[in-house]
Formats: sequence, structure tokens, C-alpha cells
Amino acid sequence: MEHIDHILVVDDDHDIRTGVADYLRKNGLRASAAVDGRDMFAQLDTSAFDLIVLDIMMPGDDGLVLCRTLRSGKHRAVPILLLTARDDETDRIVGLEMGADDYVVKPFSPRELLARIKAVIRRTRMLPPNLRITESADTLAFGRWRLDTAARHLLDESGTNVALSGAEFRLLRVFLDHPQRVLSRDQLLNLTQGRDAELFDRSIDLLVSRLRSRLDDDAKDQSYIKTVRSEGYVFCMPVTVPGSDA
Amino acid sequence: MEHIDHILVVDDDHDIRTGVADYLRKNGLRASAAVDGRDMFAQLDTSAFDLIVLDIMMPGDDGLVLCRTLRSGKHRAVPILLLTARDDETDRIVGLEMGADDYVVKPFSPRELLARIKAVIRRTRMLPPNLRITESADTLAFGRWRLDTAARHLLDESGTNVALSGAEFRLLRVFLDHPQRVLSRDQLLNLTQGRDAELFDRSIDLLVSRLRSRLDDDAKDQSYIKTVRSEGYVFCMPVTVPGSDA
DNA sequence: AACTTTTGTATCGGCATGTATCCAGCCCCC
DNA sequence: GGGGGCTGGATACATGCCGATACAAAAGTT
Repeated sequence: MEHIDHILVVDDDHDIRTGVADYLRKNGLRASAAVDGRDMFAQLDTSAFDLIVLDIMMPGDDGLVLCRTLRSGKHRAVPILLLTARDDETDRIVGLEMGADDYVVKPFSPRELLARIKAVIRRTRMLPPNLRITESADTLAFGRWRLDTAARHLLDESGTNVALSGAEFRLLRVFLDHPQRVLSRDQLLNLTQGRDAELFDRSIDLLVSRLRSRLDDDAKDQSYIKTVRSEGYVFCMPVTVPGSDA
Repeated sequence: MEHIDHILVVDDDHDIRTGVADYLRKNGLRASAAVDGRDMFAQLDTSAFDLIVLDIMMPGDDGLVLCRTLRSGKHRAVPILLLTARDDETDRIVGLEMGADDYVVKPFSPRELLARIKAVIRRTRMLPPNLRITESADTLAFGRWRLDTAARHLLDESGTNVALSGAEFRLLRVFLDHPQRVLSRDQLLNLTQGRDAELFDRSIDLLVSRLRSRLDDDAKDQSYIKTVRSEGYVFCMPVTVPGSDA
């Protein structure tokens, strides 16, 4: 039995919502529709989706807020494609910072939307499965540690609990979500605190140092977090999801 | 020493090619130009690019063919922005299917092109690693060493860890990506730091010397990195990818 | 309000990186 | 074969980035 990709279209506008869903169905995909964030989360609880098409301009929680909520919750692996109203650069940039994977500018042609949906899905499938972050990853394993993202603490191999402060936890999760990648201080600040760096801002350095000491990661060794001079930091240890096959 | 994005403009039309490249340079980017696919691949071998602007309508291999070739070869990770001739939807869709990241319709305004270039670069940087396409293998073996590109360190045959500084790691990876080839100091600077050499710039010499000492590669012996007088350096040891058969 | 915990700022020292300098080896030409 | 000039190796040193510690400010707890 072949897997057919299942798309969730989230838009308050009835015509767009059903029009897009119909078009996707006519082109061999499964499609569902949701009118708002509440509806979306309800459906996410009962079905698995391969991609979410999310309109930015919506009453109530707009697409950007939903995007961030998705990315910080248990569905943070779902690819997200944003529909941006105008060709507004700030919206697109903010959207990408919130973790969207691509965007399409309204008005769009259905064919282009479909092509971009397929492109994003194709990219997600291109990597070996053990690198993929799966849907319900509530714990992430790396080295001799496991991070329990629900309880917000670290466990070592014997199950001993190491408490993390809020900032430490957020930083660690950012690293685990972007392993093997140099992250600049700007990006780290943005992703952990949602603010921009000021001149001579070295709070991230300190936070990294504190996280390192929690992980018993000596500066000499740096087997978890490596410093890349004048660029930022890399989390350089493979991250696995205990549930999925490795 | 900040990284400046380097764009390669591929177009057979001289005016567009140089015009676009000039405009990009005036706006703070580095830009190079190539007339066709052959030229493009030649430059990809010797310089690092952050994005390729690719015209679809070209004699010989057109942009779509080149796009697919790029995506299946060793430069599969480079972001690609297509220039489509008319407002031809088919071309655009096919382009996205071939793995392009975005497109601009001719005639275009330089400002829009620049904005899209920046957006695509920003997006690919922002993309979580499970959606990113990786450049090269995880570990590369040569002589009695293995380079772990994820952890950014060297391992000898007994598994002992040798730490590398950021610059040393980048240089070694460049050598391993271009073995058995003389690389000029210019190319090495380009590929490791993304910058051009200044007069009397000898930082590469020093870096090579430091890397040699890490590899226990005596200047007398030079079994790994050979000096080619007045031309550059060659990495002269076979490199294998442990995963694939040698 | 006093205390604890977390988070940011200031400061100092160490190290990575690049520049300057000196010197050795190679090449060329006579 | 022996200068002279050029190229590259080695050392020394300057600079700026980062780690660590100490301390101050802010936030949460009792």
C-alpha cells in the first residue's frame, strides 16, 4: 500500500480553503481543511499530516503565532508552508524565523502551490530517517543524555535527573533541533529569547557556558557544543529520537 | 571578518550577466559570472558560492537541465534561483520540480532579484537540518586519519581525538573535497574563508603549516599536503568515504 | 520583605588567527 | 658552480574573540 501525502489547509476564507483542498485532491493528494488554530490542533490530534498550509492573515491567532506554537509543541516536525498576503518581506522573514519551510505569495496559482508543496515534502524525504525529527518526539537522545521536553529536564543514562533553567532548556532544544549546524549568536538569541543582540552582548556565551557545565562538556573537550570562532556555536553530536528506529 | 555572500550568475547574454553581477556587487555581495554550464562547473570547483542565479533559456544545456545536474551531483546543496523567460507557468513549475528554490520572471527589476536572492539565502540558512541537503559525507578517511565532519575533529586509527581549530577544520575539508588537485592560495582562501587574498597575504601558508603539524606531516616528508612552488598546495593522499565501497 | 534562583554585565586572561620578520632552499642565469 | 632573487617555512608578536569568574540586577518563593 502506497502512502499518499496528507495536507492540512488552514485558512479562514472558505473559498480558498475548499478551493485549495479540492485542487490538491484532484492532483492525487489527500487534503483536509481547518478554519482556525483550534480546528487545526483538533485535527492534528486525530490524524497524521505530511504538511500544513497555513494562511498568515487570519482573525484570532494568525499564521505566524500558530507556526511558532506548532514548532514548540509536539508537532514541531510537520513541514509548514505559509500563505503570505502581500509580497511583504517582513512577513516572509518573520515566518521563516518562526520555522516555516517555504511560503507562497497571494495571489498564487494552484499549480505553483502544488509544486512547492511537493518540493518541501521531497526535501523532507531526502534525508536518512534517523536524522528526521518525528512527530511525537517528547524526548531526544544525544550522547549519554536524554532530554525530556515535556518535563523540561535532562536524564543521564542511569535516569538521574538534572534540572535545567528555562533559558538553558530553550537553548538546548534549539541546539537539538539544529544539530551539525553553526548557529550565530544572533540566531541563538532570536530562537531562545526572541530578541536581538545588542552591542557587546555576550549573554549567549554565558548561557552556552552554563549549559556546557550541565552537560559535563569541558571547554577542552567540547564533545557536545563546539565553538566556531567569530561565527557562533555548533551542536556536534548526533541526535536521535528514542521512539523511531535508528 | 564577516562572511559576504557569493553569488554565481549564469547567463549566456553578456549584458544581463555582467549587469546583474555589477548590481549585486554594488549592493554589498560578491558576484561572479559564467556563460554556460561548463563555465559554471569549472567555477564551482574552485570557489564556494552561496547561491546560483541560473537562466533557463540558454543554448546548449538549458537552465533546467543544469539545475537537475547540479542537484544530483556534489553541489546539490547550493540554493538555485531561476530566471524564467516569459511568464511561463510551466517553466516555473518544472523549475521547482527540478529542485530550484525560487524563480524570477524576466523582465525583472534588479531590486526584486536582489530581494529574492536574499530571501532564498536567508531561508536556506534558517531551514532546520532535516530539510537541508547535506554537502558531503559525514566522515572522510585518508592515510591513518579520519575526519569527522559532524564533530569537527580528527581521529587517528586508534580512535584518539585530535581537536582542530575552526580554520584548520575548514581548510582540511577543502583539501579532502579536492584531493589530487593543486589549489592556489586564492582558491584556498576563497573556499575556506570566502574572501579574496590581499597583497602579501600569507595567512594560508601559516594555516597549512599549522594543519601539517596537526597531521604530523613534516615539511620534509609532506606525505599529506605537498607544496607546489609558486602555484599552491596539493592534498596528495587518496581520500575515501568509509560508508561507500572504496 | 528576606531569601533563592535565574539571568545579564564587567573584567581578566588564554588562545585562535593573522601580520611581520628572518632565514633556508630552490631556480635561473651566467 | 656560485651569487641573486624569489618562494615558502618558522618564529615572534599583535589583535580580537571567547571562557571563566565575580558580581549585580531581576524574577520567583515563602
